Amino acid sequence: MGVAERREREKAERRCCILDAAERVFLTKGLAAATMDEIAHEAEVSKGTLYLYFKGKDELYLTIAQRALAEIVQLFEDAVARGGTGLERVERLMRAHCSFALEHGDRFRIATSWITSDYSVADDSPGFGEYKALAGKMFHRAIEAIELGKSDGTLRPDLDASRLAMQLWGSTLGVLMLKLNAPEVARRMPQPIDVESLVPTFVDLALLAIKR
Amino acid sequence: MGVAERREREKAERRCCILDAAERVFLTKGLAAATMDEIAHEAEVSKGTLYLYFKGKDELYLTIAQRALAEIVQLFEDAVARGGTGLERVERLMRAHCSFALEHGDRFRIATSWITSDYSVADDSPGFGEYKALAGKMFHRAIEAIELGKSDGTLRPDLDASRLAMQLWGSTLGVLMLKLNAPEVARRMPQPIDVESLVPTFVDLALLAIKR
Amino acid sequence: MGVAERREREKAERRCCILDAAERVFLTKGLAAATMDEIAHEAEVSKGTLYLYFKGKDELYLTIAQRALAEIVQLFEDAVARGGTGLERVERLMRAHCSFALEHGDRFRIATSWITSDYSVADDSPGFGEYKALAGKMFHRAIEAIELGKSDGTLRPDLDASRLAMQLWGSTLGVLMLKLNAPEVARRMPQPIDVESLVPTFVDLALLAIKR
Amino acid sequence: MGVAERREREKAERRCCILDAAERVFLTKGLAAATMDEIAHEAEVSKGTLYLYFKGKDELYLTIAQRALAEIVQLFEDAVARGGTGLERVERLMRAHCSFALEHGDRFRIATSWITSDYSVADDSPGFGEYKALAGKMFHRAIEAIELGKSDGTLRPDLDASRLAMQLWGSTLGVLMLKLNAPEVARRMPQPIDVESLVPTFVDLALLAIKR
DNA sequence: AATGAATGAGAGTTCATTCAT
DNA sequence: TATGAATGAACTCTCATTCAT
Repeated sequence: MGVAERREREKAERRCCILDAAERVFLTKGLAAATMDEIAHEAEVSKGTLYLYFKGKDELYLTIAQRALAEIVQLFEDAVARGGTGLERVERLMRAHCSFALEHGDRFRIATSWITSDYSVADDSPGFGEYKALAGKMFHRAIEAIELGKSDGTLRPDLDASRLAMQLWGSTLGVLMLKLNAPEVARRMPQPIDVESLVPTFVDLALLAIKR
Repeated sequence: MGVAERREREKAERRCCILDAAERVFLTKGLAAATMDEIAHEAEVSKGTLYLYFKGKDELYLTIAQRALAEIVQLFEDAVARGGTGLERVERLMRAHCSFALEHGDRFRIATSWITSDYSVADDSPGFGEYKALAGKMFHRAIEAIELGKSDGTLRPDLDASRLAMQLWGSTLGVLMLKLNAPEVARRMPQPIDVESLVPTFVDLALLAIKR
Repeated sequence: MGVAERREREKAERRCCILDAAERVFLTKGLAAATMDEIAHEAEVSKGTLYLYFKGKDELYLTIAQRALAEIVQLFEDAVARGGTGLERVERLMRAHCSFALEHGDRFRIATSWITSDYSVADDSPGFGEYKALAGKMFHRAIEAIELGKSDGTLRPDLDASRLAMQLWGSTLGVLMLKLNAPEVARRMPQPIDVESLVPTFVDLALLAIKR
Repeated sequence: MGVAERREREKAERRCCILDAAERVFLTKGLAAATMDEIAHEAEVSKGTLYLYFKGKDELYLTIAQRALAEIVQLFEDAVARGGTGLERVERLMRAHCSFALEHGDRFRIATSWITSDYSVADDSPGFGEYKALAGKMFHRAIEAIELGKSDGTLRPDLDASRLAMQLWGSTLGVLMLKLNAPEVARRMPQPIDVESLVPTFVDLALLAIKR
């Protein structure tokens, strides 16, 4: 213990600082417009140091997206851990998803950008293992909640739990994206839409579709 | 009229050819990797001519995205025009949406890219007016279908038609994106998911939520 | 004729200007230290233009080396074309080689650098074909001169013409390099050497070895 | 003596290890592509340590070239020390030169790279003194052999010994380089050349030129 | 003496855009 | 109107060297 340990800790901290800085830049400028120069400047390190910690811009971006998603996943974990009927748990999951997205729009965007873009993380990328485990756990909790709902009579018994989890996730994602891009959506629509109620009532609707 | 008209027509045709070429390149290479050089070559015009018809790469891309979306919008128009009960019309709309997306994944991606990215079309951009009219018409048809369903007793009477149209659109979009990115999604999930049934049963589910 | 032709000619001229500039830079700074920035500046064009005419630094270098060698080859051609006995022709060839090297040391260095370095030209590189043809012609002239000498009795009849041409070329090259690097050589030697007579008496010696 | 001496010895050993490692890297990757990182890794020391023993990459390279040349010089020394007539000694020297080059092509290349490139060793560089002494001794042996040949009647009496030594060395060098780059040479030649006999018969030829 | 994290200047290359013809 | 040669700023990434520990 001592020197080696401290070194290790400092390295981890530095890595984290760089990620924070990069996240700020990506959030502000967008993926394409963000430059390594600017990230280095924001992180208050030299450009070379960036490449000491990350293979390149892509790895930097991917790591951030992953970290953000892991954060969301963790929120889900917490949300579902509080017990209740199956229906209650599913609702809590969805509401948690939505409130995170509405509160941290930019971070949510980064976290879900992989769904739209063609970027691809390497399977052996550091952290991808943990991320997968986390995602798996979350997914498992959702399935458990649905299964619970099927047996405690709060959800329809004919639902395929794993597929439903996917569908709830995807559809919520879509509605959230619309909401996050409300101005652009509105510009394309001839009549104004009440964007405020869009997300909450969507959750109501979804629950209606699955509850017994 | 004669010369001037012909000129006008030729110009419109040329513009269209360029868009077609650009679309092919964007589809093949992706937004970032596509170069003006390649687009010019594919369109069989000089690079300078590109700038005679479009302000720049962005406008080119945006116009394509718009055109693709207008195409989809048109499909919806057709789908809904065939009569039936409100519920039947809504279903037809959703199925049309899905089958287009599943058949023309790439074009669908381009058409919906504006929802995710930060690109923004100028209000006075040529074609944006027509696009808006089309989108409005389609949206109107969806609302009409829902209203019809409410009065013919096939849909729940307490639904807000305009909001629901939005929610159905968004949620379908989300599920479709998941489906189009199935490989990446699967890589992040601990257990395999039946992606084939994902979309069709989602539509079933949605209809269930709204039908009386 | 007219515009297109002029364009073509201007392009060729520009290409040549860039090569000249690059040659100056390579000569001054050396292969590794020469930068594209400096070459562009020397050629009074933008860096981008460099890449319009050459694929990259390597192609630039290779083209120069090739052009310089072609120049030497042409000298050989001239030298041998003036007739005389076989021995006389061989001597003229060798003396031409040497005087070019002694007069244009830097250019000679570039032209022969490929013999030492690991750079390699692509077979289909533009100009490589002509270069090969030229080299072949020169080599052929040397062989002819030797064969002539064998039959006119001025050279030993037991010599393998093609091999001898190679050996004469290589050995002359080596002595010339020593001469061109005389200062470095002298630094390594304990006693001073008369570098002036090195090359001419080498040719005498070589002729002695092959003449009847 | 004791501690200080051991320290000194260890330092010399470490220096040597670094050189060995660097040589391996230079041989494998080439001068330009070799990085200090890789050399440090190969030598199993830190990058900082490299700079403790050598001023920089150039000094490292130069030292290696020097050491390799010293090795060759030593071989010559041995070769010439075995007695015989002047002619025999000269022949033995040349054959030794050639067989080393043909057996250790890469090392020979490094050793002779100073002749082509612009790199220059500092006069006060450690080891340069010994190297010079060695080179001088070798050169002296060659001169002695030639002088011996002149007096024992095996060589022509009109030769300038010191100049001839230089010429033999240079010309052999040139032929060897051609042979070591045979593939590149062949690519430039219109007809195939028998590279195998190139070097041995060159020595025969050279001896013919100088023997009585 | 030894380390190795940090540096930062600078490399080669790309490409959206302009403009003289 | 159409061209395409020219531009040059901006990009990502490398690596010899330094220096606090």
